[in-house]
Amino acid sequence: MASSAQSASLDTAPELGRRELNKRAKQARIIKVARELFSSKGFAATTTAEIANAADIGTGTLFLYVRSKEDLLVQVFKEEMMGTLRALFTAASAEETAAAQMMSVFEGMFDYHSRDVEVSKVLLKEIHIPSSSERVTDIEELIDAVHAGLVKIAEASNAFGPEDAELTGHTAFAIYYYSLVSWIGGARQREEALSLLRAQLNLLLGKD
Amino acid sequence: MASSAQSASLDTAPELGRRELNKRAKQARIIKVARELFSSKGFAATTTAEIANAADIGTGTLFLYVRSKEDLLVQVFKEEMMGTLRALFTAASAEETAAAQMMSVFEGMFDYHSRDVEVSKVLLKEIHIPSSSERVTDIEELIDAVHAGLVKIAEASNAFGPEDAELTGHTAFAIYYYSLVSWIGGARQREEALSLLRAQLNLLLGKD
DNA sequence: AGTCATTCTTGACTTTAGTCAGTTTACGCA
DNA sequence: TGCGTAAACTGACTAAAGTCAAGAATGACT
Repeated sequence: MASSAQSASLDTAPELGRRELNKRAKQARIIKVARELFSSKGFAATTTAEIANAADIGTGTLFLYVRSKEDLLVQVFKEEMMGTLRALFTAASAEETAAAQMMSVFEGMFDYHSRDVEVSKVLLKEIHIPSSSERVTDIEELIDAVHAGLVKIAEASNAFGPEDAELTGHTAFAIYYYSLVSWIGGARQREEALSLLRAQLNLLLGKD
Repeated sequence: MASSAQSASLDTAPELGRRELNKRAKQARIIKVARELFSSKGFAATTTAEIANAADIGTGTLFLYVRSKEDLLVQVFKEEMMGTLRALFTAASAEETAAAQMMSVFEGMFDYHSRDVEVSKVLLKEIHIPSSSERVTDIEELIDAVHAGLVKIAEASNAFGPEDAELTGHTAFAIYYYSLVSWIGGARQREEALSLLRAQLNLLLGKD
């Protein structure tokens, strides 16, 4: 919070001493190393001690940067998910109907989660009901990204007033969310979940 | 599975030796004791050792009856939730519109979960994405109970064909589920979540 | 350069869920 | 009643997440 001019940098000049520099480097190393380990060995099989070791920090230090192992998982995959989401919404605008646009995003996210179902299980549990209230902000960002995109699609379809577009976006999100969870949770096969999702979406949006 | 006449009981005569009897008694004790401890001390603060101790069994024995602590939680609350659900659906039939019927069930479930939010957090995480595939059946039963009830309400409202009633029931469930989670997960206040749920439901069912 | 306060780091430690090799108990049968 | 077998039980043990009191690094001020 404190700030006094010291060495005016270019444009991003939030004054960085050795301390801050080290912290950032550590944070980055943790995320990098954790992603690698989670991907190669799986979430459960990776111990926090291993991560700390690979990141060249003490086992206790890890928990200064991370509330819990699950929290770390969210930090690791949040950026990637946001990026995927943005790309999918951009690509989706090529589709004709609102339903098709939404479905193309949803299918894209299903593909994303196919990459590593074990990780997504934990990730969804944590996104759902965060253990550490600290991560709530990150998670809201993610959810808002999806939600805002859906509302925009609903609005653009001109089938709804602005009020109803908002609600329809919400509903589409809820449908998607439950489909995703029922697949990842093992209650339904991937294709089953997707075709149910498609049917519900068509019902919701009218199958113009 | 095996069965040879031994001591023909009244009507429920699935042949029960000392072994089976003991097992059942233990199972019952575990559930009873666990519910008491979870309710009085909270889920996290109750150790499995305490539960085993209070149930008069060894710490290892507990895990012959239960896959994990979370699994135990589901076993403990499943019956209670099923009962609540049945009662709520019965009571709901007094309401006029389909939307009102559904809302009265949903509000009832919100009330149920208000009782102990910490427990519901863990419970929902587990219901969502079960850690032990063993519990999947129990969980399906729960979800089916809600789902079937909703479909029946949708059908009775005569606003849909049987196909659409099914889908509408699904959608109503998804909306409910996401509302519940966003409240329990801390993203929304209870009343906020409920009024959003109400609005979405009215949009879905038409606000006759 | 020296001193001090603050912030960051550390790994030994605690706590707890869950496992497993060895033991006890119930049961069918002679 | 005694015996062999299978099922059920047990608690000492393991593994791993997360804590914390003690110590090191950093920077501010003189």
